Amino acid sequence: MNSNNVTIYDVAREAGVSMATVSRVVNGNPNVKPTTRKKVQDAIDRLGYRPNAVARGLASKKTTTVGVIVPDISNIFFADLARGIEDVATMYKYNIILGNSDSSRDKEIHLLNTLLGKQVDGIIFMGGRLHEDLVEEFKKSPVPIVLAATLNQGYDLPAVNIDYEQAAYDATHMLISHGHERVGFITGPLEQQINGEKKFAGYRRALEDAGLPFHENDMILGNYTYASGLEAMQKMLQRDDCPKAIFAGTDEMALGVIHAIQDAGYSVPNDFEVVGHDNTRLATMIRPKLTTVVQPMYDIGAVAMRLLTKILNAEEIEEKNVVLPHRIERRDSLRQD
Amino acid sequence: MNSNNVTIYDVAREAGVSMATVSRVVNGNPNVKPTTRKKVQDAIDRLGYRPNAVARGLASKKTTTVGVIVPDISNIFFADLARGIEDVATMYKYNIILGNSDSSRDKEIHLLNTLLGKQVDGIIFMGGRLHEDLVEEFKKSPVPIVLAATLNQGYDLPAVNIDYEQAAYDATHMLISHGHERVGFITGPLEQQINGEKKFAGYRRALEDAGLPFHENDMILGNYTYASGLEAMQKMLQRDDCPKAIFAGTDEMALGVIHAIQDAGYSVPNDFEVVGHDNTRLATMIRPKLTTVVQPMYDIGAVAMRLLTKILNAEEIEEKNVVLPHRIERRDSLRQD
DNA sequence: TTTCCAATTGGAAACGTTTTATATCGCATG
DNA sequence: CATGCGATATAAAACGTTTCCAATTGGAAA
Repeated sequence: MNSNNVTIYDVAREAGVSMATVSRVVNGNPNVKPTTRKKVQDAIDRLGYRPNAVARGLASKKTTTVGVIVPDISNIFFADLARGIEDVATMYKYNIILGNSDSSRDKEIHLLNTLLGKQVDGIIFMGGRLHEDLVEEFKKSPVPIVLAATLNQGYDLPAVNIDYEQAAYDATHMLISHGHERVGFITGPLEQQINGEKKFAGYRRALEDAGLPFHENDMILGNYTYASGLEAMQKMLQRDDCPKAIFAGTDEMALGVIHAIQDAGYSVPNDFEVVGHDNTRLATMIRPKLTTVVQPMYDIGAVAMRLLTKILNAEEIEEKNVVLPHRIERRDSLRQD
Repeated sequence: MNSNNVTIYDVAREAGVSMATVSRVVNGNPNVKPTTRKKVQDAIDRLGYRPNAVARGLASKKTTTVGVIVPDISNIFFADLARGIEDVATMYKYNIILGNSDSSRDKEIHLLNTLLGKQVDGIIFMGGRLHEDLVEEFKKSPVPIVLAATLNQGYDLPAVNIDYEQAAYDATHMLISHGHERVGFITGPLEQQINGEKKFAGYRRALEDAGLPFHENDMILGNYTYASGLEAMQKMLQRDDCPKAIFAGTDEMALGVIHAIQDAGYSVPNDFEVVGHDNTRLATMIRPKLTTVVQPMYDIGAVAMRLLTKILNAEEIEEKNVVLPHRIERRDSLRQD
């Protein structure tokens, strides 16, 4: 743990040039004679000089660091997203400061301010819902903010998502097309626009298009976890008119649903058919393997980060509200056609 | 996106004091008269002043930021660990710069240098194996480095782990005590000390203690993934003398093992018994629920970060090589006694 | 009053870069 | 041989804090 304190000035002295020249060499500025460059480079190697990014940040007003606000990194869904973000960030020489918000408004705002204090060059935000106060803070931000897997709720914020309404429609429709007249819908809290407006709307539209009525109690809300999916399905199974087809809002909930069904002695897909949402790695880690809506988390993260770099470089941006394609991956939780 | 550029100097002028005084107020230094403090605080609020952490970092040589090097954040195991780290970091007012190494030596070294360039106050490292070159770099680090879920391989590095040898012993022993004379061992690459030395040693010791011979081909190595666990078990099932008890090096592999067994038409736990390792959330997301060694990932992360803060604060440290307790969580992949 | 000491406050020098404006060098051109 | 210009290099001023040290203030004690 020696203290590494060789500065640009030491290098300059060692190489017999000014610090400005060293700075140019370090930053790959072309206005340096090759012989000088070599001389400086040698001095750098000899001294083991490593530029101080903090000083650089102060002087240049750029930190090549972006903030990432995520509800919970231990959630496989956000972990995948984060990986996509980090990979692209690395590609563009940025680092990531990661913070968990637990979807709490206060933590989100606090985190945002901490990140801004640290002078990040931009921020990627994930969260179930955009609280009004948060949006106010966003508006005051001196750096760009991009939403990932988070709807912008009509605010003028760049965002990367899939078409959740259509995805839910497709999933429900697929179930209906298998002859089901009732389709259960087990998902997360309705306050979150993705559920409350998008998925719910898609679900209802599919029912309507098929001429089927919407039954209030065919829908059960949980909190995205395996346990809540299990519990919701157990509850539903107690009813005589229990739907034999279930669309679950996340894969994790879908696993819970399948196990509840199996625990009750029924078979998937023979007695019940199930479709999930997200296509996390869980989808293939269950028997029967889960048919699910493919939401490309990694890609959403990657595209969000790429979008942020474009904004930071003032590149031309064709569309600030990106909608990535989705599809349904057919596996064994659905009967063959 | 207004440019927020009110500095400590602006606040000083507004409050009619010197910047030194503002600095004291901002940092909670007690040597400020209450009336002055209030005057300054008002000015801060009025101007919406937010201290520039980069400038602060330059002047104080502390960034309240720690680096976290992880093989792959999208791996549920490391995601949990990271969450533990971040929670404790937040508690102590630190932020986390997170980087994925994919366990590549080059990426690890590159990441380390980037982090040191950014002047992090400390680093938490996770990785399957400590490459010699990396350790060289560690030694040169001007800031402390703590290993999490990573053995220090005899180097003098603070680390937080469980006793992997004993855990593997316990798991194997439990299987043997159920009457099995052969126990399959399906785990990750042996180059990683945790597998190659610790778990392997525990497995063998349990066999020896029971007077059972070690069969080379009862051990199959994969890469920690579900798919590799599945594949390994499929291979094992083709043998006439296939062990009827399996100890899997990770839960994810254990799920693969169980599914391979079930796919072949056998039952767990009636025909085969399986014990996993880690107790990730996956363990309860399978039928039968997985009996597994509890490795407290979150805690390891939390303790590692706490250890780092102790080192940073020069607090008394009783033991730099922390070994957290483990236990086996009995679930349904094992028959009742 | 004076005197002194503790409590406050202020001034200014770091901290290690980038960047701008300025100088110098080398050499082709007239 | 002087001129001019592009290519390089230098000097010094930011950047926004913290922090050391000196200065000032306000009372309590003398």
